[in-house]
Amino acid sequence: MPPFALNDFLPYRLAVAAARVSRAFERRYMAETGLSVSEWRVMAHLLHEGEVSVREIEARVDMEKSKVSRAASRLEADGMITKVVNPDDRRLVSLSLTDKGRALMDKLIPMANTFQAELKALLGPDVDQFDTALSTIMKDKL
Amino acid sequence: MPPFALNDFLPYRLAVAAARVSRAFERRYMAETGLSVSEWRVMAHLLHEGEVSVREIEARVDMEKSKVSRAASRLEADGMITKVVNPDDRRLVSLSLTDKGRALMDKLIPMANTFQAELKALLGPDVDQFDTALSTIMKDKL
DNA sequence: GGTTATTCATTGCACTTGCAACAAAGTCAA
DNA sequence: TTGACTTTGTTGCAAGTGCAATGAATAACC
Repeated sequence: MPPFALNDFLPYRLAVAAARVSRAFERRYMAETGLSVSEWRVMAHLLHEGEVSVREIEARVDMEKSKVSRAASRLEADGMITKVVNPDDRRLVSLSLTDKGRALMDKLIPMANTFQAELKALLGPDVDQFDTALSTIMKDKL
Repeated sequence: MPPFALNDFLPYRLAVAAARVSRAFERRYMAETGLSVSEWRVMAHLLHEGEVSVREIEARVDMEKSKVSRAASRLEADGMITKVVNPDDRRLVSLSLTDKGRALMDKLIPMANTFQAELKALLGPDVDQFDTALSTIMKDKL
């Protein structure tokens, strides 16, 4: 048994790398908009999908439903989204961006694209297999 | 401007993948030992480095000092480590594994190695460039 | 149709976290 | 030595989190 080195432990390395990237993105862009990562995910999904329920987001954005629910409440309080009970199934809540929310995303999306471009540039030619590996992990049950 | 898809956003993908792996490891192995990820990191570093201060761990294990401090307190309460004031510089606290802590790690390390081996197998040939990419991110300031 | 199950979103609770503030200990220079 | 500054670890506080429990709405079954 070799002496265990945390620094070479793949799950640790992955966690640290993810935290760094996430934090860098948060610091550079979202902080000035007042959004947290959870809120950013909800907003980004709404921008892409239009009107969507909490459970829809839970399933597609890798967040607990309580987390989605609370992020949505904060966003609603800030006027970024609206929450409306779905008349066809009154258990569901339809979330959608307000004009203010859309305006915020209009600013944020270019920043996100810039950030991603920088990250890809940093990784260089490894980026493709890196991305493939992420897909593999995301698809797998583990 | 292309329509922004969160699912293709590299920071998001990285965060989701990391959370999946981390959670899988936690569920499968650490839960039964009662360790959290923070505590696992402290223990693993102590196993590798021997007697070490809080600030040492903070610098080497990517954790805030308050997080390290609290993890250490929990571990001490559980009898896994000891905390002793360093007589040469009484601001420093020397952390080290107890016999009980070492015994726990003797069980946990093989599990960690198994888990890592499974993860590497899952990734297949992409694993090398994946790991390289993680190194690049960890080294970069971002 | 009426009862039982299931689904959806929210909330209470205990816990963790990050940050700033803090006290104690050490360093340094005059 | 004294006094200002720095370093180290802990803690108070506000905020976020996961999980279980809840209430409301719908579906499923006899």
